[in-house]
Amino acid sequence: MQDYEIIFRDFLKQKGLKLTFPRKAILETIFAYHRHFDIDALYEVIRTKYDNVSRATVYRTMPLLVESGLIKQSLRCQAKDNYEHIYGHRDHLHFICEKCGAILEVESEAIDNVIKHLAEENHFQLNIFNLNARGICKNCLQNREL
Amino acid sequence: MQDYEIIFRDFLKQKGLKLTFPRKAILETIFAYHRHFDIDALYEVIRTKYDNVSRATVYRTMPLLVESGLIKQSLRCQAKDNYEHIYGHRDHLHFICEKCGAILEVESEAIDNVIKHLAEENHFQLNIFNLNARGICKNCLQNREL
DNA sequence: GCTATTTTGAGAATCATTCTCATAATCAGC
DNA sequence: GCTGATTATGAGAATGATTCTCAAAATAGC
Repeated sequence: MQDYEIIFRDFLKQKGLKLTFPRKAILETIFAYHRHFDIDALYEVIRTKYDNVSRATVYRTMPLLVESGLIKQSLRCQAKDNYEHIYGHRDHLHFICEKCGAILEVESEAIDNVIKHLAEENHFQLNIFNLNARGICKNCLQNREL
Repeated sequence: MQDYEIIFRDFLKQKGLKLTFPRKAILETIFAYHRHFDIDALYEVIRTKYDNVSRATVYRTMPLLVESGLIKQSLRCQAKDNYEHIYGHRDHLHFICEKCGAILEVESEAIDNVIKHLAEENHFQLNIFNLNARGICKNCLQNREL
């Protein structure tokens, strides 16, 4: 059993809930994928591998996964909530191109530290943060010059 | 005429659009208010002051205001997009309490600088950023101890 | 195996947001 | 201040992501 499965199972047990087949299928599918995703895309992938996992169950499982600390809600894109792993991934920020929609992921210890520091200053117990920056990406800047 | 009105008028003119009465009403209402807001709340306030400004027009005007640089989309709260001023306000980040929903706004030059630096490093032309941190606020931490 | 509880799938319901379209306001040029 | 071309508007319908409902199925503890 994978680490994340153990984490999720323990989290569920502690809440009196069960690691059922659909929940396992959702978890596996999410951790087999390594970028942010929206629920509809996730649902489509799940359908190709497992029968009879309903969209409703996928929607229902997401908050549990978030609460367990395995994933987090990240950016919102095309009117859809996107999620991404936390477990096994460092915190990172997103540079989102307003021209082409490209999303660049950047890790930065400096940001981590500044935010932690600010949280402490404000007596805030930091759990997770999201940093999304918008602008124009390198490619679009270059193409514009043509 | 207020600065923001001039900015908006010029922006619209440059796009061949007009600063109409409903657009002016929306702009005034937004700048009379000094925190982030969602469109429904905005619409309700507008209704108390002006007749005949439709919800559709409010929705239609928001992207224009964003594009003009006067406001930006900030956090998403209770399934609603929230907006906030940019004009006349420093960039700031949000500490959102997962217990009570309180939102603490914090300004930080350090964050600004780190992000600018990272953008440069990645040849990304930074336009605007949103930083939302989640956790437990000071009050809820204290109350928990009781 | 039995029972109480938790889950589930399917589709209906909700609700923020966007679209449609016929009518109204606007501006430039006269 | 009128005219025509263009842009805006309000009202309500349409869309689409997300949530809810409910009867049936899986589960864990006994």
